[in-house]
Amino acid sequence: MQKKVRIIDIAKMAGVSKGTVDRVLHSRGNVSEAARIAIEGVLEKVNYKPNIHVSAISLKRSYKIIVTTPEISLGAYWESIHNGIHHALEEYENVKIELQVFTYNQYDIYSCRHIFEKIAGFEMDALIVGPTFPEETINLCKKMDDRDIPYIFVDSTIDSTAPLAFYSADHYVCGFMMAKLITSIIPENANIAIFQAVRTGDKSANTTVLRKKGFTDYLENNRCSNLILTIPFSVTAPEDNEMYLSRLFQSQREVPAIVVLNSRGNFIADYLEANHIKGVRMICMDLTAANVEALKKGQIDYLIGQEPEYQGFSSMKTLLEYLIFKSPVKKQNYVQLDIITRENVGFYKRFNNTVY
Amino acid sequence: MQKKVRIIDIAKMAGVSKGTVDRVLHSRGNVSEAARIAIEGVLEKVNYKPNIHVSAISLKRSYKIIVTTPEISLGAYWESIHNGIHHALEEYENVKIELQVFTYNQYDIYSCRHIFEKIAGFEMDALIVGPTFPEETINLCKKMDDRDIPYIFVDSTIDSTAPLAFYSADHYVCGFMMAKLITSIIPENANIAIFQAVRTGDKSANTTVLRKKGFTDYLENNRCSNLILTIPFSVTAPEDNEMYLSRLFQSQREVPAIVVLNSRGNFIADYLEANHIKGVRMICMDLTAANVEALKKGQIDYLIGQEPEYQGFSSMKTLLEYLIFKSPVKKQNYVQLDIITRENVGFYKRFNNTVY
DNA sequence: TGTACCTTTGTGCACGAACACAGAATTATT
DNA sequence: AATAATTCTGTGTTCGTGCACAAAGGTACA
Repeated sequence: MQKKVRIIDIAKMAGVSKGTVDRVLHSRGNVSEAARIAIEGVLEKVNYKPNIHVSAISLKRSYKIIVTTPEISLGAYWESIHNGIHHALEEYENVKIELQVFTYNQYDIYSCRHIFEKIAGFEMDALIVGPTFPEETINLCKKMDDRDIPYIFVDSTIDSTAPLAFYSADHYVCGFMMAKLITSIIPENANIAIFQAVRTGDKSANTTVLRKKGFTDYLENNRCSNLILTIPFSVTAPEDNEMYLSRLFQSQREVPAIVVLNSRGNFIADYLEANHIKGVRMICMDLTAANVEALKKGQIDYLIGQEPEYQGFSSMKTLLEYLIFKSPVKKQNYVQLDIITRENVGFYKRFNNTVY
Repeated sequence: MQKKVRIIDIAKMAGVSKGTVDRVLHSRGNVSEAARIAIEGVLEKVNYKPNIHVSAISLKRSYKIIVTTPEISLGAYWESIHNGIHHALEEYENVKIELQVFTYNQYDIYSCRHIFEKIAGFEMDALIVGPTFPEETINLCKKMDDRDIPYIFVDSTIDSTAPLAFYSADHYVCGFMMAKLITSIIPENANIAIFQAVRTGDKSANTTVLRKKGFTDYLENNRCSNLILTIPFSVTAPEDNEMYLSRLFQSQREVPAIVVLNSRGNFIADYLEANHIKGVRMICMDLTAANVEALKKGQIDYLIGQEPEYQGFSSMKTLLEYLIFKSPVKKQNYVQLDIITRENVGFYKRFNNTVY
């Protein structure tokens, strides 16, 4: 273990005072060409790593960070993301961080547009975005780019933007894997119903599109000739959903398997239970409280987890280390796709009851 | 956010100096009854949390920690555990920690006995143990208990010991889940071969025993009448293994599925490839480099991961926080049992290429 | 030459816990 | 009662960084 290089050591080597080194390290300006070159020369020779503990103590300035995501429902996906974000803040409790959270209705493009336009004008040091609508997100990001404000995506990433980083599942692979898992537990060529959300003012969520593509590609690649029945799912008019489901089950077709490309599997589980429909295999996204319950009861066979706590935690941690220590940032971060059954579900609760 | 309570604040409230508060907080003695009671009274009212950054800076003493586990092979399970341990040390690079690592041959009880007896006499502040042989581990732990040295288990836990904590998979559930997964992808009542390590001087690893129990319990609970063929696996005489496998495949029985209760699935994959045996479904433990390769080639269908990096990381982190900050410790820590397929394996490499 | 202004540089303090050390208070011993 | 020994307590230093502030050096202009 080589002995640590301190700012004062660099100063001595470069023949200046620690104040000047500090100004170069933090690009604070007011440094002569000669001094800057001397210091940069030394910095290239030695491997200076600031003592993060001392930095954290000495830091006087505060940071304002804005977080915008779809609305947070209790025990659901976005709550986990926010839990992760707050968890990261706990690690930096001695740094003054002002957090502002704005949520929008992920099924209503006007809500998103309204919130994003509001945010765009605010003062901030950085932004975390849970994107849903590509166009609106691109607009917001353009404004951030102009103002040189770094932003990080969680849950998914959007093309034609320049985020500092993103934390997201590979949604295509996700759909692909769902197809493999569901077909492995149903008879060959059995019908499969796909449950998919519809939204106002836009076609479909970018995540859902990718998952569906992955799903159908798997079936094609493996020459599966299962008949795919698509059921819409409406958030704005929830009363319609029962109708969609009854139509499905009243048709003459057998429905041995249901694939839920979003996290609303518990809704279907409830319908099946209320209508005494048995023997339907089901796979669904995300370990929401309701889904976990349905999984434990055996109504859902597989849940796919995408580490929402980790996504939130890492995006905030990455951001803070970038802002405070100018740490290098890994841009593309695909998270784990956890396959969850009633057997291993109990071990997936890291952030709920303990500290990472 | 309530303002932080500092040692000096507590001192003022109790009417003493910060030095005395420090002595109480660290149980350093030399404090009068009256002062101690006054300070403890204040401590109960206020929620004092030391600033870990300042603690880390101010800490002058060093800690000696011993780690003992089975031998480390490249790209294998125990290497990941040690990676996690070192990763935790990086977070505490400013704390002086002297680490000593002792490995033993996990298939040879005499090797373990020898190492454990050696370790028992050494000076140390804490111990991390990857246990294999129950008797030997109990003996070591007894000596640690007598000397008031805290120890933490990784990989598995041993009855009749009093560890500070353990990080382990629930190996029973692990075997149970393996049974469910393998039976879901093979025909009903198909034969299943189980591949199990044998060791000198002892019956079987405690982890393997638990996994096997979970496995057979699943089959019983679900009234599966699959015929189970047990194949031994010898580490001390590896030349025998080919023979065991050829006997299996030369018998008149069909072998549609192989379950590997340890992490040596790649060995079987190689055998099958060399002998042009196809169509065998296989499930195996752990994401060793060789197993991941076999998984990607399609020779293994499922791998079960047990977060070895996290186990090592957490055990060391827990230990350090206990030693340095006297943080409370959660004793029982069952890690995730990750279900890995060729689709999601690429996302399970957190510690390999990035920092948590 | 004197004043105003800007650029550049060095010095010094704050952050809060850990611990060393000196000195005060109390108890024990002669 | 005087001294020695012990117990107890307060003060002061240390850690390395961030940043405020003051001062020095230089340039421009009346």
